[in-house]
Amino acid sequence: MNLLSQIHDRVRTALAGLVPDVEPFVAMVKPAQDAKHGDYQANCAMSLAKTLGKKPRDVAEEIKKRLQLGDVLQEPEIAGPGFINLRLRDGWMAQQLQQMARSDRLAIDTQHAKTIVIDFSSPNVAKPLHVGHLRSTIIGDSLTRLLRFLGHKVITDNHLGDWGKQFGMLLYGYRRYVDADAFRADPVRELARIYVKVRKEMKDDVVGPDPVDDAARLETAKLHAGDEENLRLWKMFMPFSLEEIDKIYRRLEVTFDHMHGESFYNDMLPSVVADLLAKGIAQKSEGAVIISLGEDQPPSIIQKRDGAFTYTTSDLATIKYRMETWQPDAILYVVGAPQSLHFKNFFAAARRAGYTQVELRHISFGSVLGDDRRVLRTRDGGTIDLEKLLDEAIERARAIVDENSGELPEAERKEIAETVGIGAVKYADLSQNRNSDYVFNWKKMLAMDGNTATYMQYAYARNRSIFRKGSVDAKRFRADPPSPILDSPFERALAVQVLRLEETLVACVEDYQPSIITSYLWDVAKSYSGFFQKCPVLKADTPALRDSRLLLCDLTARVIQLCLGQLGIRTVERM
RNA sequence: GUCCCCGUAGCUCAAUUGGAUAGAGCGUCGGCCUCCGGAGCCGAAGGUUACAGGUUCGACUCCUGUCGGGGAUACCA
Repeated sequence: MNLLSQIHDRVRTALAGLVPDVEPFVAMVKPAQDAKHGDYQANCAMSLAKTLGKKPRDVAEEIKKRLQLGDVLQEPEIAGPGFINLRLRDGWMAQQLQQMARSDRLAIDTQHAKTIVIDFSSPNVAKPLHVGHLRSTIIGDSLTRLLRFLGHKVITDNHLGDWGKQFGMLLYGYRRYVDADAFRADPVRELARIYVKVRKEMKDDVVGPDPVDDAARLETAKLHAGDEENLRLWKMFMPFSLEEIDKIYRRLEVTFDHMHGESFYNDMLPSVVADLLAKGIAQKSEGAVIISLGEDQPPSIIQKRDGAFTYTTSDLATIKYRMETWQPDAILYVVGAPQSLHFKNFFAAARRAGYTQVELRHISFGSVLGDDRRVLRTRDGGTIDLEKLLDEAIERARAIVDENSGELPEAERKEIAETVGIGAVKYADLSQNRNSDYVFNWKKMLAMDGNTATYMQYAYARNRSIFRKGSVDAKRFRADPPSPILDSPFERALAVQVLRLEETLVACVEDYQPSIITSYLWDVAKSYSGFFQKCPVLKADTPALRDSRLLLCDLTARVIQLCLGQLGIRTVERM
C-alpha cells in the first residue's frame, strides 16, 4: 500500500480542471517535515496561486473544499502562507496496518515488470580489491534485491576488467620482475606488486614517448591478437584472480547471474568496428577508428592506431550482446563518478549505433578518499585491504558479542559476529548519498552505534525478545491481526512510519538511492524507540492493548528486516 | 584551456529535489539500570549553509560571478 500515491490520487482529483497540467502540483504533496504539521503536507497552493492570479490562502481553501477526504483523511488545516496540512484517520490507518500484517510481503505492490540488466562490481582482474570496489558491489547488489522484490526481472552481470591494458602492464612486468616463490605463495599479491611496480615506472602527466607505456600497450595488442604466450599467461593468471574476487563475494553474499568480462567480447570487437564503419557511424581518423560526437567534443575511439580496441568498443559489443540475448528495457551501470564523461559519450555513441529503445543509465557514485582527501588508488600502493576490513569488522563485533552475550553458544556467537560485522560495513556505505565522495576511516566503517546496521539489528533483536519473553507466537499477528489501537502519540507515530514502507521503497528505486532506505530505517527506529520507552507491551493495561502493541512490534520488526534485506544485510534473533 | 562534481556544527555526513525553526552520528558536557535487552534512552552546548549579488510568497537547493578543493578530458578502464 503506497500511502503517498493514495494521497496524490486524492489531491489530483481535487486539482483537476484548475490548471491544464496538475502533475507538478500533485508532486508538491509530500510527507510533513514536522509531525505538528500533520502527516503529509500539500505545498502547491502557493505556486498555484501565482498561475491563477489568486491569493494563496484562497487557493488553499478552494483545494480543501474540493478534497475528497473519504475515510482516509481528517479535515485538513491551512497554515502559514497556504500550506495544507493533511492528517490520516486513525481508523483507516488501523485497517491498512492489518492488511500489511496479513501479507507476507507487507502489502507492497509489484510494479509493472521490466527487464533490467545491472552491470556492477566490475573489478579489474589481477589487482587486489580494495574499499573502492565495495561501493559498486554493494550498491549494485542492493538495487538488484530491491528491483527484484518490486517485481522486475533483473539480470546481474559482472563486467570484469580482464582484458584491458592493465593486463599488458602485467604481462610486461611479470616477465621482468616476477618473484617465482612469491608468486607460488600468493599469486594475487605478487601480481598486485608487479602491477604497482610497473605503474610507477610509467610516466605520469608527461607528454611524449614513454617506453614502458608503449611496451605495455604492445603486450595488450599481442594478447588481443591471439599471441600464444600472452594468452597462456593470461589463462594462468585468471583463476587466481577470480578465486580471490569470489572469496569476497561469498563473504558479502553477493552473486551474479553472469560474469561476462571484457575477454568474453573479444571475438566480437572486429565485427562491431567493421559494422559501425560500414554504416558510416564510425570513421577513420589519424590511424584510429572513431565515432564523432560533435564539433567541440572529443570523439570516442573504438580502435586505436596500434589496432587494439578500447573499453568503448568493448562496451558497444557488450550492449549488442545484451540486447540480442535479453532484450532489456534498461541497462544500469553502477560505476564511479570519474567515468561519467565516458558514459555520456558511450551512451551517445550507442544511440547513434541504433540502441534508442533501451534506457541506459549510469548509476554514478562518489569516490572513496583517503585522509588527505585524495582518491584511494591501487597505483599508489596505499590501499585498504578489503579482506582485512571485513575481518576487522567481524572481530570487533565478536568482541562485543562475547562481552554482552557470552551465554550464547559459540556457533551462534560466530554467526552473529559475521552478520553484524558485514552489516556494519555495508550499511556504512549504503547509508551515504551515493553521489558524495566520502573520506574513508576505519572507525566509521566499523561503527556499531548511531545510524548503523548494528543499531537496526539490535532494535530487531530486542523486539523479537519481547515475543520470546512473553511466549507469544508472532504468527498469530500475521494470520489474524487484531485491530491496532493508536491512541498514544507514540503508537500513532510508529504506525505512520510503518505505513510509509512502500513509498520509501518506490522512492529508492526512482533515484536508485539506497540511502533513502537507511534514513527511513532511522526514522522507523526513532519512532520505535519512543514507543518502546513509553508504551509497555507485555504489561499493557488491557489484553486488547497488549495485542495491539504486539502487532505494532511485529510489523516494525518485519519492516526492519525487509529493509535491511533490500540492503543485503541480515538480521539475527538474538545478539 | 574546456567540462563535471563538491564546499553545511570541532569531525564525518543528511536535508524527501524550491517549503514552515537547516537535521543526525561521532566527540564534548549533564541525566537515566527494582522497569519488555544499557550494542539502549533523555537532555545541553555547537551554524552568517565558502563569499558576493540575483530570481520569488519562500533558496543549502535555481541563475551569475569570485575564492577554495577534487575529478575528467584524442588512444588505461
